[in-house]
Amino acid sequence: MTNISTLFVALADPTRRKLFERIAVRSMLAGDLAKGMRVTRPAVSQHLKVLRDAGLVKVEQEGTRRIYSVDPRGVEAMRSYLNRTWDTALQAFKQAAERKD
Amino acid sequence: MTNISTLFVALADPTRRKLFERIAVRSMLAGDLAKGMRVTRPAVSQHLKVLRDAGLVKVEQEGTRRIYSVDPRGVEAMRSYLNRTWDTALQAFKQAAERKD
DNA sequence: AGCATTAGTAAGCAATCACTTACGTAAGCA
DNA sequence: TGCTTACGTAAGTGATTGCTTACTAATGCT
Repeated sequence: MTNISTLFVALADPTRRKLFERIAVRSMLAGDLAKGMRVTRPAVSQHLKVLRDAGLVKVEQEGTRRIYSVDPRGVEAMRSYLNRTWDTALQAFKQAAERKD
Repeated sequence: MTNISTLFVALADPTRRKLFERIAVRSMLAGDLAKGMRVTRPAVSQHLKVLRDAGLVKVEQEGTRRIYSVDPRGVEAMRSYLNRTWDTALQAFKQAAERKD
């Protein structure tokens, strides 16, 4: 899925955003991701599921390890939504400013 | 405020996103905004407060009416955060792809 | 085979959220 | 001055969320 709501919900949580930012720098194992966090490993696992379902990250299994990396599909979906909305938003803002002259 | 968490949280709710999208098209009165929604007027009022606190919209009072319009500060804050993150994300994605060759 | 490692799932719980109805407040208007 | 319009705030409630501990599943290692 690349539903807009799920994307925003996924990134609304600070822990999840932190996880995504770290994965964005480079691919990481689930366990290593958990180590840098204040919450327990299961909590991280649940957060990663939300990010996966949103289409922001993807997993690749390698033995017992799971390598998390950025999924460009979700990133692209969000970018396109925002570009559209930002565009009309800033356009409306300009028109409102002009109306004041 | 233009805190990143508040920005994402504000847009994570579908009702709030709808409100923001409508305001993005053109400035609107609080009452008119409520008319297009399925929830009650007080609910809309509460949502508008969240959008205001996030810095995504701003109000201008005119008698008893309140005109809501886009606040470019919040929009800009979110855009800059995303540009940074998307950049590193897609960069990491490219590097991962190259590593596979 | 048996134990350790890696990671997801289940169950339960306190905190937060989005919603409703009821109320408060300030400006228009007769 | 009293009634109406426009809107925010308060209080209460069911649903959802993020967290924890306990458990399960699958692979690695000796």
